[in-house]
Amino acid sequence: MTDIGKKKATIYDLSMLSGASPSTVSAVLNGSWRKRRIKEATAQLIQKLANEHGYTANLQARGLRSSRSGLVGLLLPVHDNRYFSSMAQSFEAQVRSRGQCPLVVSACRDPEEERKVVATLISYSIDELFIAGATDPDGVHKVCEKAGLKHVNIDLPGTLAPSIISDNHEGARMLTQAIIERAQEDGPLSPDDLYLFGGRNDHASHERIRGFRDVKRALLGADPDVCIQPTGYSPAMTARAFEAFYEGHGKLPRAFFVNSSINLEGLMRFLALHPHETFADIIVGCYDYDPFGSFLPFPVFMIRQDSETMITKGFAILDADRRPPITHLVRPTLVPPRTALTGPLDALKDIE
Amino acid sequence: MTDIGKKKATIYDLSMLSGASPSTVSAVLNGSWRKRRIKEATAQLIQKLANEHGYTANLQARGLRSSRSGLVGLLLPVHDNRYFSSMAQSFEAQVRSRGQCPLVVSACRDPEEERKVVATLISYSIDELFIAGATDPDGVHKVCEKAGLKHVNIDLPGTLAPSIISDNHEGARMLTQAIIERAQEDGPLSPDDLYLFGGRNDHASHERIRGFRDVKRALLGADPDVCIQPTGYSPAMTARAFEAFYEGHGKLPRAFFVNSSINLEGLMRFLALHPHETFADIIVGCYDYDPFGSFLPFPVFMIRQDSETMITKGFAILDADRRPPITHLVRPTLVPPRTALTGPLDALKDIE
DNA sequence: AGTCATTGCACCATCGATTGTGCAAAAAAG
DNA sequence: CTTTTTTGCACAATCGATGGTGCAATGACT
Repeated sequence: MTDIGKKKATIYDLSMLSGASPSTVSAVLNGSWRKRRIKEATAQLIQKLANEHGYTANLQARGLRSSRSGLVGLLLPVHDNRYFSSMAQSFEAQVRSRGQCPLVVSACRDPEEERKVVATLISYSIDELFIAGATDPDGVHKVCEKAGLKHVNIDLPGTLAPSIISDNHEGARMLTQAIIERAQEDGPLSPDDLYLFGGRNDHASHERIRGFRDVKRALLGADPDVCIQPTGYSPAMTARAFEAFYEGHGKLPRAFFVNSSINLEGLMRFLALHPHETFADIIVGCYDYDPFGSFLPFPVFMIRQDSETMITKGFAILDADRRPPITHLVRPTLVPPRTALTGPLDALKDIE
Repeated sequence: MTDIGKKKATIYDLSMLSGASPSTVSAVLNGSWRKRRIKEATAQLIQKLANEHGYTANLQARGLRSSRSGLVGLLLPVHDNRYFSSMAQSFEAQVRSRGQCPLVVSACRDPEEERKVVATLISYSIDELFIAGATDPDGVHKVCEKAGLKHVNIDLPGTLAPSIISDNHEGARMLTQAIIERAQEDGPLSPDDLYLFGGRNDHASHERIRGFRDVKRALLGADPDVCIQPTGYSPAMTARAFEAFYEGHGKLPRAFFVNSSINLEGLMRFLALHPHETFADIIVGCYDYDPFGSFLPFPVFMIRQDSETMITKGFAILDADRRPPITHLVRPTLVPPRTALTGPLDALKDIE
């Protein structure tokens, strides 16, 4: 309030004003003053001046000197998806509560872009990095390692760094079972009636497909390959797969498992082009939770991945002394159709 | 590749290796070497060495010296919402294409938190700031001004800095008209059949409510106050408002306008507690677009705000010499029910 | 050969904070 | 009234990059 629009106050300014040396000012303001045996009165004077002049430390200078920035990075495939944005939200809260500053960036599942983005983060001397859903976690790992940057993988595992991922196999089993049981309420379900769409050649997809096939075989007795349609992650490709099926069969499968909410958007694109009757009786499972997706005009079972716990575990691992490249599983939960879970949004400040 | 896990190379290391002075190395690596009349051969030698040793500039040091960081901030209320996460996605792309680094943070619509978060960003010497959906834009403005930080408001306007917002009045008119016309297909609509839920005491809500009332009065002849329910922004409060209406009337209004997709989540919470018949025939308008929200089991008209254009305009304003505190309107678009728009997700690298 | 312009680069202060070290003054001990 | 200990702080180097300034070497020109 005291200075109007001036340059920001530095420890040198406060040094002049207080008559103390810059190093004393620094010690007072960064809390190390007791250790440095600064008189209480001196400290208070300096703190008062700092408040009056709205002093805030220049974190670039601090970071340069101490080679720590207080920045913690989170690398996402995209922001624009409830799973990842909810992860960003949890991440932010936890980073803040540790007194650090979150830096959330996305790299569009492009391995080259992933490495470039991480290199940029490294240039800012970030202290730690969470790598979520990277296409090439090990490639990113190498970049981090060269820079001596602590990091963990979230959601998609790597082989070189510790990974914390959803228990995809178990989650897929729960989801598949739920779909089957629900579909059987409408009459017997043949193996040809149950498909899986989406996913690709990554660990998560493999495990989910494995879980799906296990349960399907156990409950329906067979598991033809044709029912597995790994369309990649894009909504466009997924929509094309639904379209192709529809053209071949004149309808959608009675029940199907969608690999992620991004793939589920592909289903929306299909739906937009077809009348309501086309999908009047389908049963859908989606490996991801989205509050609106849960209320679509057909039953949608969803899997809510526990990104909050993943982040928490991630920090625990980063804080540990040794960080062996082990994969930790976090159990997701099955969300029945028409369920509105509370989430980070409820942290919104509002007249409650 | 050459150094394994060592400390990062600096211009001093390259200076030793090349025999040139640190300032020459610096000039070569930051591109100012022609201006400094460095011999082409010298430059190439240094660049070769830099590549071999995987040199990347320490951006904290550069930022400290040049008092610019290359960071551009975006302050959001929350990540976990398609409107804001899509804004984050556009923002990121545009910041990257300008060769800067995006820094997206959220502040939970808490004015105190907003200022604190911005103060942190300022400590990192960010170059520019986009303030999106701030509860107290002018409070944030003051913090920015003291630090000499260029900034614009997005989505919610302030009086002290330039603002770029959705044309809320026009958007609300379009949306209201669409709801009414659709509802009238099912028979005559009385003014008591059309409600508005959500929003609060902010500029956007005012304008939307004004647009709603204008059109309602024009088309339905009346516009009773009781039909306006500004429940705040939280899903919980919005759900409570639906619940209250339902208790009083045994049903939901035939048609209603929901102020935002966050409020629409409140509707989901209500729906989860009630049988399907409760809302078999409702017509909903939501001032925000969400791809799954568009396919709910009743007609949902949505307004897609053009955050891409808002960000573009924001940069144009920041780049301008003068920045008068003017409010710029960006026209949103009406999205009919059952529409799957393409979006940032389509930038995902995938087998297309 | 002498003057002048140009080329090519090195030197050094600087950005703001951190931190190891040293030293005077005050307090305690003898 | 010394000697020792403790208190309280100042000094200066450092982190890595930037950019103004100065100066030697080379070439051009008279």
